[in-house]
Amino acid sequence: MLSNLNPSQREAVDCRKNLLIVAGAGTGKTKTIVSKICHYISLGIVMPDEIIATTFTNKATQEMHSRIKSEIGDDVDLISIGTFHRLSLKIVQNHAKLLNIEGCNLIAYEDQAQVMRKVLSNIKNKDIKPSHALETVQRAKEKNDYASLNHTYANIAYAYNDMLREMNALDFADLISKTIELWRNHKDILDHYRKKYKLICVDEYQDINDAQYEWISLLSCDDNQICCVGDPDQSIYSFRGSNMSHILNFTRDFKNSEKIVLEENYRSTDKIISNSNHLISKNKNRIEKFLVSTLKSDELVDIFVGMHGKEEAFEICRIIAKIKSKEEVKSSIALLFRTSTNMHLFEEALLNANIKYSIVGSVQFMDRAEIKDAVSYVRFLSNPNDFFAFSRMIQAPKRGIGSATVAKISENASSNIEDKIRGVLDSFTSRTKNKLSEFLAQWERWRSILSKDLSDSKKLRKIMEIIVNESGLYESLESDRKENVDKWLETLDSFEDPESYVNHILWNNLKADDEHDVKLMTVHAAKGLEFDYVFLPVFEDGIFPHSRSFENIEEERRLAYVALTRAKKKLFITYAQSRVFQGRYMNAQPSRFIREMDSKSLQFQSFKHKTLAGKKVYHEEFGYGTIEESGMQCAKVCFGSVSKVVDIKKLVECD
DNA sequence: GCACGCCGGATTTTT
DNA sequence: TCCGGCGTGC
Repeated sequence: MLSNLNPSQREAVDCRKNLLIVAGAGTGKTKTIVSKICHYISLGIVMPDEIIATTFTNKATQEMHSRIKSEIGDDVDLISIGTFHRLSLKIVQNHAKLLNIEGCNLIAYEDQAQVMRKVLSNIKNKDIKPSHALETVQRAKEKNDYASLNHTYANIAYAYNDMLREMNALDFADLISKTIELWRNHKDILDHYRKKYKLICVDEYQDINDAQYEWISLLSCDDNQICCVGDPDQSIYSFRGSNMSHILNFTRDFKNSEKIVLEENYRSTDKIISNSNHLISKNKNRIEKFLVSTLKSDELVDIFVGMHGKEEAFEICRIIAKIKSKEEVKSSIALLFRTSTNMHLFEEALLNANIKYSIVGSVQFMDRAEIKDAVSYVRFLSNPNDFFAFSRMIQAPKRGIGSATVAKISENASSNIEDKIRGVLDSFTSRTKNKLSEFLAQWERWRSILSKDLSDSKKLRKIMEIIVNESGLYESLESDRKENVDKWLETLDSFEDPESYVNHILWNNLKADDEHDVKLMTVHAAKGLEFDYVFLPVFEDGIFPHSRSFENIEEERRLAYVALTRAKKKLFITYAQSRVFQGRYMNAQPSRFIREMDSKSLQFQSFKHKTLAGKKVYHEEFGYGTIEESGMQCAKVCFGSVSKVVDIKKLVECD
């Protein structure tokens, strides 16, 4: 196992102190941590159940789990691997009584916003947006620090927490803070966990927040070992509470500790790495390191300039088609964006060019209104106390029961919603009363079908097909929305009951895409991934770096660094001189980051193919002009005293 | 209760 | 330009 490690990786595996592994992009970070865990187990230094390992996402959990499994087999299941939240959930559940928590109902993200909306309307505050309030409160909860809030927000935070408590619900941040509360107030329980876990591993240490730091600090003691892995140059989540000062201060924070830096990159060519090094070296707040690529290549990093965004998209498609037409059908190709709103244009172009693509990340499918509606039925089947699910479901499709009726129902004290309805039934007008009774009867019938087919492995799908039709939801939708619901029904096949499905969507993102598809995603979503060919479109100042982050330029630079280091074979950076932005034409400037790259590894290209420069043309709107530059789609034309970039199809040639 | 139209805003988002 | 929230009027 150790034979295919390089010297620094091996040193990290052999180190018996508290350890920080600073692992640059593509330096075998996961390999090292997995080797360390397996090595410890094989030497008998720790038993599998004496290890706790935290990851950043559920996907990363699966990845670590499967890599350890391939080394040590089923013993992997004895190791506590998971995200902070999932591990905390287990701990909180184990000590629910002590924490005064009845059941541990996790609240879904969109319901948090709903709660916040209610809080704000209760205190009659119309100036603060719910999303903003939620963000602020969330940050404070993640820091475990309400003192940083001003008076108004502190009140909002307390009211929000009160309402969650009333609902018997926990949000994600609560999972962490409840665990901390437990450990702080009950030394015996903390000691139990400190003794239990001899080795604590933390992945993505550069992106932990203050609460998570406290969680780790409490668990770490003289009798156990902590091993954190991360890369301060890839800290890109400060907007949601990540605090990279923890990784910078590691050796100060943890006694008897060491730092090992991995700098040998096995992913990208030397040109890509030298470019990335150049860029990131402009940051001041970092741990100095210099990646060295093990792959020599003559291929430079290409920078393409388009006249217009449309041309940029069109030309990227041409390059992709060219790559695919060579023997490289199996190559992985990705377009990485600073903002997801920029993807549209490129989606369209890929569609036109007949290139298969998929959008990765943001749960767009699950975010669609009709899917949320359908899911709300499953949620209500799974939890008869889930008021949010109920209130969404009862109003989709429209049944003549609206928000006023729902609000009245919510006031009934009973926690079971069917009881709630029955309790207030008589206070409604006969019209509403009839509609509600009708619904109750229908719901009881659906529930009984569900409990009848105990042995059917596809019963969730079956019952949802019945519900979607009988409720009238399906009928109420337009045809493309119907198709979405059809697709969604297919995804239910692998679930037996509503509970397992609800559990699944809470912890996993549904993603099914072809691995040969061209991938479109944000740079954030691409963290941890790698592709043979990477395109960075819309590499323009104001977009990347984003104008709203100019004051946090180092994080933008890290984000660009993450983007650059995703590429294995070849990197294309593209931008356009003008594009439609928020509904209007804008002139664009290339990203300042291009100037910060290694000019020796860069190659400036142009999309111009056949030049029409000098030709006299006529344009419907702007009149007569002379072409200055031309591309495949657009041309820069001088009309009198002004130059404009226009669609080539709109030009008529004249003599 | 609900449809419709106006207005404002438009970075990144997992757990 | 496009989407979602909110207010109005039936």
